[in-house]
Amino acid sequence: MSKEITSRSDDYSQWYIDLVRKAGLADYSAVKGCMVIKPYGFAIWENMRDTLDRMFKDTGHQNAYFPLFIPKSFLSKEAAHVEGFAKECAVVTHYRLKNAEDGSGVVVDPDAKLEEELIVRPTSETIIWNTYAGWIQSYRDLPLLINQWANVVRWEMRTRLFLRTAEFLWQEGHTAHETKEEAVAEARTMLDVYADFAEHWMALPVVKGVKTANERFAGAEDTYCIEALMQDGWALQAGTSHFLGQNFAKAFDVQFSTRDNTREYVWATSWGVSTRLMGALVMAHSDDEGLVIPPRLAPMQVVIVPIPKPLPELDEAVQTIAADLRALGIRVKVDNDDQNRPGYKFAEYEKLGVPVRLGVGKRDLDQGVIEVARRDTKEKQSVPMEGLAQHVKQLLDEIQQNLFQRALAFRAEHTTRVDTWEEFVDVLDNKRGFISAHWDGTPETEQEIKELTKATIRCIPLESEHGASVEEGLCIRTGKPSRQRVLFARAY
RNA sequence: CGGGGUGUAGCGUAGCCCGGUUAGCGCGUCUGCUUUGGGAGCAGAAGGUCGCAGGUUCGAAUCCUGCCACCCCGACCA
Repeated sequence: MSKEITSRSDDYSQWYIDLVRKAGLADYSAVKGCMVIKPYGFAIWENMRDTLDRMFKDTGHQNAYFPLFIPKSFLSKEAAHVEGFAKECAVVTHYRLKNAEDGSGVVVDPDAKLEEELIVRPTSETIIWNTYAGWIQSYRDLPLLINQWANVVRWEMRTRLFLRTAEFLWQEGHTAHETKEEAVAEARTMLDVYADFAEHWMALPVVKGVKTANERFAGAEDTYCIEALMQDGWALQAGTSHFLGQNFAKAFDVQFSTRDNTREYVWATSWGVSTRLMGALVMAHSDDEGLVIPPRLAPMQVVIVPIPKPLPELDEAVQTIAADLRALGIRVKVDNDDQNRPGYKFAEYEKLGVPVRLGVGKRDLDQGVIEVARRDTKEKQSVPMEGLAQHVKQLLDEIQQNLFQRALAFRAEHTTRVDTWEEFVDVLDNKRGFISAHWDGTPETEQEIKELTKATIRCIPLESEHGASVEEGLCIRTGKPSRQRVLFARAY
């Protein structure tokens, strides 16, 4: 048990906060609702970002950058969009400060009032579609496949480190297409990219699905999403990909000449994942000792802790091991710090979630072995020095797999099919997790269930998904007919 | 914005109800020595506008008033 981290069973929420702070991922800042991402946390985010960026480029996208500020008028061009975001925007009204006359500091200069206020972007559809209007004239300009890495601001009333902060980092893809079919395919492709990343890099099983009208992105025709389950049985939306139809093209008048020499509005998508994924990563795998980071995203995949008895050949042995591992592309840290004792270091690296720890001392060298400790299961074994690097490489793969399988098993265990209201409420309160149930398809019933239980429909699983159940049934709330089970849960 | 709570050293806290010497303790930090295979031991040291402002009093961390900040519960959300 860690000395400084609240246990999950005592207080899951506090465990999460302790972990994020004590493992050096992030900290509160002087600005309410905004956090500081610390170097170790940012290193993990960089690994996520770099991996996703490569995946975007492999699917034909390019990066660009659009302004932080959006003219206020842009936000009112798409009706549903403004409805969804207006309430939580930060607004810039002035461009200058001046010294207060009473010497008390600086005050806003009333003479520097902006003619039109600027909105700090909560998302960039509007400024981007305003720009696209100038870039797209012909079908030859399509498709336009662009992504940007940026920060956005949503003035949330209640925030939680990584999961919901006023400012957060994300990527937002914005694409324009000739046809509806092509745009839908793009939205689905990016959903697949997100699911691939979540499962193969974050070791996080996700359900691919589509949002109900209530949960849909403001301005979208369809919102596809990946939904994950956290260890406390709450769901977390890990990424979204929207088919925007022609809504933004019409709002910003983006028409193109077609192959048939007619004029048509372009079809659009947008898709994004954010630093919220950091929260998902923590809550999916970590334990009471600290973080557990999947090897593929770990800033340090292996740490070597020498046991410092007076032993001249120890340093040479450690350097050889490190070099062998690095030759296989493994990220290695050698901890030669002599201020702390090995026991302290063991606990520290467990807190940081380093997947594999190697202990090397006189005892090992005498026998030609190394002590190999894995973070996920906390197992330790002595491995012959000969072939160690290969062994560690395989072990990293095994840990990556194990984390995924463990999370998958947890999700399977916490996904319950229910057919009655009583059962629904009981599972929600006592077992938690995903609930697969019939729903009559109306926003009113969905809303009613939300008000009664705080559970929302996380998604309607895609037909290709294991969680999907296309079958006749009766709504658990109203008893009206239903054609497919949907996935309910309480969500972050 | 409504309801509840908390502000004391870098962190965590005792003291407050019932005012009275130099505000105590743990962790951390610094120095030295000894240690080093699961969060080391001993010795010494530094570190405080008791959230801010005002009031009551001979005397305020403690009582009163106002303000500020943060946390928790709601409404809102990637």
